Amino acid sequence: MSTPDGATIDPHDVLGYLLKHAAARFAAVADSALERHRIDSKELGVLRMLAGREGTSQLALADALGIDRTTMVAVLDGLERKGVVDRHPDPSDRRRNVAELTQQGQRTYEAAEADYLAAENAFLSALSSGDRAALRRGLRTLVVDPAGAAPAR
Amino acid sequence: MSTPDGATIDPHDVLGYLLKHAAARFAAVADSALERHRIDSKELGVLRMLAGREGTSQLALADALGIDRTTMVAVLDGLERKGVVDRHPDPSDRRRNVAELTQQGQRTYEAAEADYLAAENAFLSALSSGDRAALRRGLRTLVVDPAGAAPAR
DNA sequence: TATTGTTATACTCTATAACTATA
DNA sequence: TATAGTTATAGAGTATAACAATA
Repeated sequence: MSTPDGATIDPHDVLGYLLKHAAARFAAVADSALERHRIDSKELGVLRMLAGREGTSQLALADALGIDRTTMVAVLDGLERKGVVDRHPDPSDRRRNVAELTQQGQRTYEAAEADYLAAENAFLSALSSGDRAALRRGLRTLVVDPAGAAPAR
Repeated sequence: MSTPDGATIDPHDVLGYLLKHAAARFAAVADSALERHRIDSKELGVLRMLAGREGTSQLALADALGIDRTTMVAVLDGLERKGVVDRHPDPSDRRRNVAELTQQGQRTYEAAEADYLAAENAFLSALSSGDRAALRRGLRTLVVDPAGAAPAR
């Protein structure tokens, strides 16, 4: 027997394995759906933050997306090189660099977001609509209110 | 307006963000629960594969856990150093190295698995039992049968 | 002094390529 | 020739430390 009560645990049915592999698989699906827009999931996350906003400092972007500000520098470098994001100092606090979508960036965001949402739907298509809702609700709770959890960063 | 239909998408409510952060948060919780056994989640995965089995080749272990065989070498090196795993060549095919739990490894596995399962329960405690079941069922479906998905590796 | 962006550096994780031994 | 394990190496991704500009 392998556990104290004699039960054997299926290594593919533990929460950690399921979450990790579901996340990895969806990341692959999403990145492949975004390929034709020449951006990846992380870059879409930045465009999404910028869409419908006046302009956001690099630090605010980094904090909101849960990544380091030094990482954000490289992400924005890439997006600026692609012509979808524009950076300029905040006149009211010149330490801040404000990022915003260019016109092309707005178009890229809209098209990429549509493909991303389609990829979400396709990925979830094997689930009943009830399970789909419960999955999203459950994940939202786990991420927002992680019982007994240290924050992920 | 930020999307074609004018809706704004909450960056914290997209599937990719939710899956990635739920996985990261649980990994932190699980690793912290396993600390006192001096193993991490990946190592527990190996012990779990070995528990209740006759002996498993390194390649079979690697394939089953979805990691590379070169990575498995290092993982088993660590587990052997800790005295929880034993390696010896398979007499019927001396290319194969068979891994199995030591007596201490069996004890470590049982204790660590109990703490891991407790961490799972604590992590999910904010969810209703219906949502908990739906979450697990949904994840299982997504990982086993990823609609329109390229395998994660 | 503290904050923001930046750069250089280091670290973790994992995969690829090449080698040895066995089949 | 092909397979299993090993080693050395490289790459992606990310974080830490230090610095310049600004507050």
